[in-house]
Amino acid sequence: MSKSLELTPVETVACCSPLMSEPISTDQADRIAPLLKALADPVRLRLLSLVGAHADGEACVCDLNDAFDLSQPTISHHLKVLHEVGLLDREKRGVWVYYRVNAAALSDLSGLLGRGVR
Amino acid sequence: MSKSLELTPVETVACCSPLMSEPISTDQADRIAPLLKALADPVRLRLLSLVGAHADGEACVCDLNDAFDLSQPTISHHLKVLHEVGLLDREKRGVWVYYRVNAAALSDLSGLLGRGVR
DNA sequence: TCCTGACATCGACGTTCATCTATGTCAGGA
DNA sequence: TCCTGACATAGATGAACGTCGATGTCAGGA
Repeated sequence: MSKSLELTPVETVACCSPLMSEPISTDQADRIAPLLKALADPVRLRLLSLVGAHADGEACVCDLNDAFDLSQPTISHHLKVLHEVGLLDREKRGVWVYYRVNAAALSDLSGLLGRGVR
Repeated sequence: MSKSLELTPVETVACCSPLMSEPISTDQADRIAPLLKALADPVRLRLLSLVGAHADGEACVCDLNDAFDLSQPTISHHLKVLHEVGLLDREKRGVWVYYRVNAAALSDLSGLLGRGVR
């Protein structure tokens, strides 16, 4: 299929991935997998996207609940998962709780899969 | 915490993520999650890395089996998962089966999380 | 033609996960 | 001081997942 001499742009990007440059260790894999697992759920993907795209970069739980046909404890559970792996930061202000995307963590993940921007 | 006016390099990258630029749809989340789920396993992460970093960009199953303390059917199962979501291409030559990383798929994922290269 | 070796499929088993209802905690207002 | 509303925690349940041993398929060599 591929000419093995010329690379498409998409191949050029992917070839620079740390994941492709050399085999990762078992320890590395064990540390990375939980991050990806936290992301590997449609609800959590939308939660992260909702928080990240929200005005001021933060969102109140009350706003997030309304975006899903799921119970409040379920949303709370998913937010906790994202918070525990470090993808979401949590801050309580009065009665409300605000979540914010941890840009560094997300960027690290992206750099791992794609080009080594870091 | 953050000054909200100045961005660290890492925030600059992450802010351009398609995931952060606007809320993704339920359909998008449903399509992306299986890809991430396929990746969200230490064994499959190492498999992908082993194949991608292998000479000629492809690896025989027999090579991969030796890298793990797992049964041959288990490795075969994980390779199937990665193949089914399109992250690995499969080619049988004689008695041996060779796997190859689908650079486009991996790049798409990276672009989704990080900067919008694409 | 039969045997061996490479890889996939099958069926089973224990664990993890997503979701729910019920309940707890705690801040702010009446 | 009590009530309400926002959010978290606890416990239960069914589905999905990772792993295994046993078995199937099939190409190549003797």
